[in-house]
Amino acid sequence: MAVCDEEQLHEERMKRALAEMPSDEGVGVMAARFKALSEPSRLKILLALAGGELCVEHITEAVAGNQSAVSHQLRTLRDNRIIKCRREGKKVLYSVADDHIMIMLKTAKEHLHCDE
Amino acid sequence: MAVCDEEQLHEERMKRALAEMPSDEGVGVMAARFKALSEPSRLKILLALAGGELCVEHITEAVAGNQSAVSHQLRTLRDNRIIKCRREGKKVLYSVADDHIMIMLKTAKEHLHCDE
DNA sequence: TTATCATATGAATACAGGTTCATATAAAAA
DNA sequence: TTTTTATATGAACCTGTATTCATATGATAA
Repeated sequence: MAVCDEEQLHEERMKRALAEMPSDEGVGVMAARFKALSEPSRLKILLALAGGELCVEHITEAVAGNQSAVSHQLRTLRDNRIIKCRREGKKVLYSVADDHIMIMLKTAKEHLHCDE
Repeated sequence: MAVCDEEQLHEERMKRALAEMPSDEGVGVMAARFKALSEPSRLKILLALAGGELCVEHITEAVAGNQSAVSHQLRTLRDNRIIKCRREGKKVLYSVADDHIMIMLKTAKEHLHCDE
């Protein structure tokens, strides 16, 4: 009967879900990255960097934060490989690490816009 | 001179970043959604649901959690419009809310794979 | 109605993590 | 070398939030 088939379908889905689930470590890494994007302060930094490479001073201005806080936030983003940096003289220039991040930002923005 | 041009370029980027920055509220909503994905427990649920609709019982099995915890986690995901649900008799069936979420999950998984 | 199954919620505890302040490093200028 | 500019780091405080336990609600079956 139909109900039984559905029940069976769900059972199988559940088992497949279990089978295709990344390792605990993998899930942990993914979650850590999402967490890096989950704080308005850090997300703002990233949105600022979406336009191109910026030095810490300009980032600090763009997000209207203070130097120390921004530096800590940059570290978190760096540690999670969401941004990268290079030194040029006294300045350190930050930029978005790769296209995956850009896609996620773009997708999140789109999602935002279909809310209302 | 070159250095000056570069400096100017960065200034302009910074100003553009400032101009294109979503409202504080918008950034807040985006961040809240990322936060919903930022806990291994919740992310596992979502990865389980990526394969299709599941009831709470099956989700609980798939993530090896306990009923109450899973229910709280589902609420957080629901509140952030990351999943949706419908009732069918005694059971409540959950599924991923929309394609944006699927894209983000897929992108995050890919990002994971190019790590090593 | 009462009993049972499936899910949701509230309150309390416990821990993670963001911000601040003070200070350290690194590079260039004096 | 000493000073100044640009960025990074450590520790402490404090807020936010995930989990647990007990219980409530909602739906069906008896």
